[in-house]
Amino acid sequence: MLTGMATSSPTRQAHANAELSAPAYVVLGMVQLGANSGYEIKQAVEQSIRFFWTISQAQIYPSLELLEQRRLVRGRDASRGRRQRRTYAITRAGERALTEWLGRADPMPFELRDIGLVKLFFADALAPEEALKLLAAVRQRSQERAATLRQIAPEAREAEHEGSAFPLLTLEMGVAFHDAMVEVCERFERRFAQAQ
Amino acid sequence: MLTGMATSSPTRQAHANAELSAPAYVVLGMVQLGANSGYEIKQAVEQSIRFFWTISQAQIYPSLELLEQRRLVRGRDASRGRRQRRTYAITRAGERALTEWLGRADPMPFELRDIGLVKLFFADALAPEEALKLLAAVRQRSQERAATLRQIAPEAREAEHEGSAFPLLTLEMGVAFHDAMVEVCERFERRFAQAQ
DNA sequence: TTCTCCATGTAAGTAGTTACATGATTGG
DNA sequence: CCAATCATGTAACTACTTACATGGAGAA
Repeated sequence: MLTGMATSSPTRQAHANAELSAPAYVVLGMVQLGANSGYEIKQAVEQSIRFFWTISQAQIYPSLELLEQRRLVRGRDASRGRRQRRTYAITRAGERALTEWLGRADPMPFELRDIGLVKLFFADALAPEEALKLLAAVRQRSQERAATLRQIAPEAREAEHEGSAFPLLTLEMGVAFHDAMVEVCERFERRFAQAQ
Repeated sequence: MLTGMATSSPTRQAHANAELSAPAYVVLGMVQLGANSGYEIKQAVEQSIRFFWTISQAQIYPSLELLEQRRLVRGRDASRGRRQRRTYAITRAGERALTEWLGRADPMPFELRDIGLVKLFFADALAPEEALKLLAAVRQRSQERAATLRQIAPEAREAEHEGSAFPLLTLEMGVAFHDAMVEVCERFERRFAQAQ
């Protein structure tokens, strides 16, 4: 399971050839998909992968700088008048680095951090009505999330016809597992109602 | 105690009545469920909620100290000979604080951070065989996770008969959504195989 | 004019981890 | 006696966020 990793103790980003961090690859990936500026990258993340990955603006700009230093993206000034702006395009080396990372079989931890489920776990401490309320709240949250995702689906389906099949996959993944959570909630809500 | 100065913004935990952090409530919850020592709390987390919440040992001991200061748990020395040990029990005030938190209708962000899905999102950049490998890896990961969870299920079902129904719910939640992810992966793997 | 969007930069702070240090007890 | 487990404490670090600062451009 856990990889032995390399010989040394490589502090991340310690030197020029150190492994890029996951957020840096995310930025690289977004540039590859056509996001030009830091601002656009932030928007692209919010519109597409925010469901399973977030990144703050404060991370994006330093990442772009690093990627440019390594020549994985090429940056150019695109200021209009006095309004500062810098656009980026992926390089050959950048494409190689991205696909190498995508193909690499390293551990992919599934990191979920959900207060909702934590609360449910402890919910035996609650009075039945209160527990039912909590259950309903968790169900609603997933219903809303699934509904939001379904709204974006047409866009993703269009993209599929233009050769981008995987964004639709990740979107359907989100829909599927929120639907699954809703089902489990409903099952328990029924059980619970009967028990009363 | 701590300065802060009444004027400024309330940094978390700045004074005695500041809101507890989520990890502190998790520790409190585990004490309520019968985990006695810091060590046992860590184990309980690993055995029960690690799929949607983790906590490091280094966080637990300071949390216990804080909870004791606030009289939400009562600590007593339980050293055996020279081996230091401190056990904790929840107080009335602690139980109230816990149920108040559980019942509170505050936002419950669903925080997922998954490199696997990120890689899939970008997978159109890969050659078809490579993309299929990635898809299979993500599928396997969920299959393994679901299998592990099913192994723990009998335990949770026993607990259910003893009045703890909710741990089973959260466990079934985990099974359900990993099963859902597996299904989506399989659907796309078939589609993909046909397209070749 | 004023609001919203475009666009970047950065200081300060929060939340959390890893890794190390210490040492007792139990079971084979 | 040796390995595994029990048990706590903490310094150093990483990763990341929030909040603030700055200002142009376009639209109403």
